Amino acid sequence: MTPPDKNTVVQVLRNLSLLLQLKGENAFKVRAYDTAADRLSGTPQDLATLVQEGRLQDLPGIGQGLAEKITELVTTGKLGFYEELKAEYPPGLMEMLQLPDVGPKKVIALWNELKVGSVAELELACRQGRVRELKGFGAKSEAKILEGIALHQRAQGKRKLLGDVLPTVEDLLTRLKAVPGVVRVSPAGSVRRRAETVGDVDLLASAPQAGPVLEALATSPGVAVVLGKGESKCSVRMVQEDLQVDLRVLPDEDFATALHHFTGSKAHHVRLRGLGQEKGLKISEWGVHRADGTKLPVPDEAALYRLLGMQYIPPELREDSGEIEAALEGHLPEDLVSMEDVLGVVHCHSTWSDGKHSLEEMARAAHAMGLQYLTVTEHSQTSVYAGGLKEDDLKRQWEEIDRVNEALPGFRLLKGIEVDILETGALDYSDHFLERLEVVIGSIHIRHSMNEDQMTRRLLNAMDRPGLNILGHPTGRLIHEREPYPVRMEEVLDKAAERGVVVEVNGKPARLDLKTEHVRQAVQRGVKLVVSADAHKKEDLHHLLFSVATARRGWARKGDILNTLPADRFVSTLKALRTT
DNA sequence: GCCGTTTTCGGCCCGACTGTTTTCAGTCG
Repeated sequence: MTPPDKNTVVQVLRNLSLLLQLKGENAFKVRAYDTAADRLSGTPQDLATLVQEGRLQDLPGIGQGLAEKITELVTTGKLGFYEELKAEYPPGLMEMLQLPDVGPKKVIALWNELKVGSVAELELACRQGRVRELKGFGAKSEAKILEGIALHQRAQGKRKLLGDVLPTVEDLLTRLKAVPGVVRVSPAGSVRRRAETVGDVDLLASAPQAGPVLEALATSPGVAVVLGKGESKCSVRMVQEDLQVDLRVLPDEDFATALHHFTGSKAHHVRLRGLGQEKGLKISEWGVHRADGTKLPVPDEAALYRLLGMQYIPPELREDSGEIEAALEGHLPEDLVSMEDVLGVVHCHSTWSDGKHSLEEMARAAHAMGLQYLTVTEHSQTSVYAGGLKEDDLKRQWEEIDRVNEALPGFRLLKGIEVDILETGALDYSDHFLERLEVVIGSIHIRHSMNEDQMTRRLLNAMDRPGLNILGHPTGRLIHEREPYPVRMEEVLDKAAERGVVVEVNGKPARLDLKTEHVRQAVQRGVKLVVSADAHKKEDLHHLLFSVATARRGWARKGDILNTLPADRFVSTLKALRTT
């Protein structure tokens, strides 16, 4: 038996939380399971090791009870408590809980009274008008449930990619900022934390009068339906992506504490409330109060952290994965990489392979973003489907690169390649040829379905090849589309550290590969990284934003990111790092 | 179920909104 991996365990804990809700258990007990799931998925530590060494309880939020359950699950592959609970209810109830406006109480009522045990049965019962007969339900809730079912089926429960959502959010923010009287506007929630996927969007604004701001959202172009509108809140669903957007408007003096509250994460916020309590401070979305009820002024979030005697924690780090302890001790890095630090964009394609824009167009677009260089890294000859280049094609491309560089002073295209890592770990060109290039990214594009041993060996072998500078999108995942291929990332990162291979943090919204946890592991090993766009057209150059966000979430500092160096030093450092 | 310099019991966030109510329950964030 292969022991269940961390994701499976996390999922079981989340399911248990749902089942306990159905059972009508104490809400705090329910929350404890969710907290434990958060904690487990957030820790960079290996689950099997934690279990083996009996150190599960080192994670705050996991006590004796949960440690025993997790241990049982990991060591035996089954958890009796979970199996028993699951058997009490039809499996369809869990899916019903996912519907908007349908919670545990309603699900249980539907099951007990109508024997409705799945989303499909619920839809039928609504259409037959049986739901409105139940106490606490009416015609409106019946209609609302039907709407919710339709939405649920469209969205299939998928969270949206940050990259798909952010442009819509930016548009809305611009619109809200323009409303007369508005003082401050900000996204909150997972968008502000730059999580890789987003459920729905939280926006916050401060203004003396909420009405006009709420109205501005309700009447924004792209709004499909206004879900609700009160005196201080408004919820809408956008046409694009079925995205739900919630806006709250409040007086400016409450903005910072509300922003902090709604930015989360929940786990981070709960910890801070606890710290506040120790200092006799009650922290809520409405402000910071002393025990005697005095309200303390909190002009911005930095002031909030100062009140707690700790460093300011940027939103991207607020996951309760060690940032609170570090900030209390003053050890939180203050030079996390930012967009301003990045001088060149790595990993770009042009019309020479499968890109949409010419070298010159890509160069000018990057220059206009304030960047100093761009690495031209087309596909190599094996990637025929992507217009992969032969050695002779590349030599001709170098002539064009020289011409563009001459025509565009103050900017440099660097001569590179995204070379395929073949099945054995061999590269798609000779070592001799690769050495003539300034930047060599090695990536896997074919044969994804190898087992973990084979895939790990393949990557390790590739890193032994002297011509390789950068390991590209190391796990090959595509969010919602393709699982990462199985690979022992610790071994790969150890090898990168040993061999001086730089690792890519690919910024394409569906990739984000390395992902946050792996970035953190890389940084801990001293592995150098590049932030990249994986751009196939000019517009994709902005993917750098998502790469930088992922790097920040993984605690990467400016010094960890190689393309914060000017072009010459970027290239010379790439080469100098390599050990033979 | 977790946690503890108020430590093994008792607290753990609670307000806004909606719909079904006629004073409140359920859901959400």
